[in-house]
Amino acid sequence: MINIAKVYDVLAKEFEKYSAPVVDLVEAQTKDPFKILLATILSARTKDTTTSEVVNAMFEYIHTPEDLAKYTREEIEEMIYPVGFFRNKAKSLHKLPEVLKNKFNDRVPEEIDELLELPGVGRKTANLVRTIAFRKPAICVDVHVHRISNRLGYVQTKTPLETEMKLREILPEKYWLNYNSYLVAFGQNHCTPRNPKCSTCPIYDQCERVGVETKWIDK
DNA sequence: AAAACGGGGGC
DNA sequence: GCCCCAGTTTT
Repeated sequence: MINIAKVYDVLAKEFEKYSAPVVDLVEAQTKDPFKILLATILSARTKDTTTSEVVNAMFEYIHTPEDLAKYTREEIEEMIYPVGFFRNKAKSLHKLPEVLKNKFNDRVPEEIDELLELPGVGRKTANLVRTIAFRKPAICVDVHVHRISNRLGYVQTKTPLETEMKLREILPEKYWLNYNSYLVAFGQNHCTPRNPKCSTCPIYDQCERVGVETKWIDK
């Protein structure tokens, strides 16, 4: 049986050796929920260093939804070009001020269901904004959390949403705030998609699936 | 359920 | 050159 508390403690201790990319990125630059929202949307499937450069440049000119609304979709594309999926993200960002204004009175909402109404925001981003901007407990399941939770044997799930719901059941809420960061850092440094570094794994003795074929998870 | 979207950085 | 990146939207 997995001891989640123990795993958490070990990873927490290891954590100083790692970094929590997006959290560090936005917290170093702003506490403004709107800017955090922008940075978080742009960070999807994108290296944090790339996101950081783009976001820094944007924050020179854009501080509010009104500022963002002044730009055309093409101008936004040009602005965010180095991040991946820039056309999709520009489309979302271009529409964002309108939705914030019409539905949320120009404020970034705090509830998951509300955040999900924003363009470019899916479950992972909604949860991430909630934790970073509002310090509310949330579980955001990205590829790392999904993969590792299955590899360790916490869950046996097909979709990230299933993983999120299962973790919501079995993971005590007091761990939610930092758990994602720890698991992501762990996923980048040890429990990698291919060829995980099991020989130097800090929670080797807590893993039920060492050496088990994981292609069914990793895809 | 699957496809489309993507440039940048690491090795 | 190949692999991966704290996914979302559209078919």
